[in-house]
Amino acid sequence: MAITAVPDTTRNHLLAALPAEEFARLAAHLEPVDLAVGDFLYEPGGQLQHAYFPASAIVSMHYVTESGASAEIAGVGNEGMVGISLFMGGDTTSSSAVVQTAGEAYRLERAVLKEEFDRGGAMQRLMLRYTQALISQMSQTAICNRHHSVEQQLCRWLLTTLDRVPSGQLVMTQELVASMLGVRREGITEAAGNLQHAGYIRYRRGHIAVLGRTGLESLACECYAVVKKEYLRLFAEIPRRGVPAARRVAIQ
Amino acid sequence: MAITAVPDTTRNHLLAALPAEEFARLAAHLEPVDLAVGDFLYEPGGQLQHAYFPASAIVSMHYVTESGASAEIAGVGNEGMVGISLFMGGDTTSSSAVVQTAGEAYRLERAVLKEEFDRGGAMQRLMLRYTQALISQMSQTAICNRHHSVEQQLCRWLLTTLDRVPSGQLVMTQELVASMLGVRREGITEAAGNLQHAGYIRYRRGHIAVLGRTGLESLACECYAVVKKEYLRLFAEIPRRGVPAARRVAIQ
DNA sequence: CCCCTTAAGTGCGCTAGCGCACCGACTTCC
DNA sequence: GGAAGTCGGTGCGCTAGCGCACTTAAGGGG
Repeated sequence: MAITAVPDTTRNHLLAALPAEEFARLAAHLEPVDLAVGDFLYEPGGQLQHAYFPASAIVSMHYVTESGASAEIAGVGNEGMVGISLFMGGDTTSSSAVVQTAGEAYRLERAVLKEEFDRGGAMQRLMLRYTQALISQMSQTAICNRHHSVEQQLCRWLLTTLDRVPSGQLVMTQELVASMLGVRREGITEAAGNLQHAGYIRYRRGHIAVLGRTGLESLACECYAVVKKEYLRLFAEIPRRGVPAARRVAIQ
Repeated sequence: MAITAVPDTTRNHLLAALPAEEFARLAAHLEPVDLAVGDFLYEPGGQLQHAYFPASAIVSMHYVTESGASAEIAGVGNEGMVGISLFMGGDTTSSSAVVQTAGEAYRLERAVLKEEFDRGGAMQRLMLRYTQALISQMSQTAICNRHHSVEQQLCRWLLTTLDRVPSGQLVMTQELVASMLGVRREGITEAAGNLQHAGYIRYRRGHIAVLGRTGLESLACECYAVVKKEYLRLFAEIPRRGVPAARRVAIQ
């Protein structure tokens, strides 16, 4: 992790949604950090020291079972934050947070976050709303794991990742995707092969390019749309600071 | 739903954990209700009007997919509450809440709950802590759905239900259990048959009696213990109002 | 430029769980 | 006490996904 040069905190939607007054109190404490793939922001049971607000990075809340099997519980990109247990209580979780896509994030010290949260103002309402969105994402993951095929889940996963990576160029091995979905690497090879055949994606050694978003949408299970709709609903009326009104529409 | 006769709000652990001052403000608004199996406390997208604090009832947060498949996302008994989205924001969820075991509960009107929550005192901290516990339950469900066998999941489910039904006599058809776990009824028949063979349970037409708790624990996946440990951790230092100190130990 | 690491492709046997169809047996209600 | 409805048991073929072993090929570093 290294300090980045030119911070633009509004790249994170939550930070951007803070009213000017709340933001002003936090701004000085927001520390830009570079996150590399594989970095652990926290490990199960460990004491959390910071909350992270991704700008371009993507972080995965990940669980590893006793037998070594793993799966993603939820993903966090520029729409959210890592470390809700800091204000929810308990300070730790039984899952870990791993960086899934390298990039920048802003971090905030535990005490600073807690203090602002406990003021009970707009920041608290925003964090709780985000937590609610996260809950619905996790619920849907539970359902998806139960009922949907690897191919459907891969499409869902590509689409959510795409929402966090505007370029559509994902840096990502099949092995990593498999560990996120909690399936075999070979299963991803097969599903991704199908998608490439259909012309929806193209990939090579650790890179996936999305060519046909709508194609993926047609193959994905309902889970993608359900979660996205819930995020939009929960954040519909919340304005973004520092973004001209005209651009707002294009962003969401 | 009908009004019950003799209310004892301390049967619900959350209500029992409220400090006297907070509880006093809510007591007059707590309305005892009888819940029957199959009652919907809320349906996806519907506006929630009350929060429910189960005493002897068990409620299931349940999701039904477009294709009609279903699964439980989390269960709520006397250790918790139904309706967190009232204070988290958004007021609704994409899942429904169905009564899974008949019994009593106390309900609180939306506005009363919100007002007390927004005071930012002990009640808020308690609700948030509970939400955190619920989140870890949901996470574990996601993992469990991905990696564990029907038999393991059945054991897990029986154990958590048992924690909410002290008698160990569950009123429950295999069909219902199957819909909770999101598997076929026949799958439950087989797994339950094994458990009965092993002498851990005995059942007949809509009734399941647990005979060997430790047996179930040995067959269950880690998920049961992980979630239970997390609940205990989060509520360890929170005392229970109206319960003699001596009894406290036995309860947890 | 070559080598070595690591990503991706393939094949194969196996099994858990699904979908479906049907039976038997218990319960409730007329 | 018979009829109807519900709950549980069983059999059978099917398939998605697993585990494992091995090959092919990309691409980065010495």
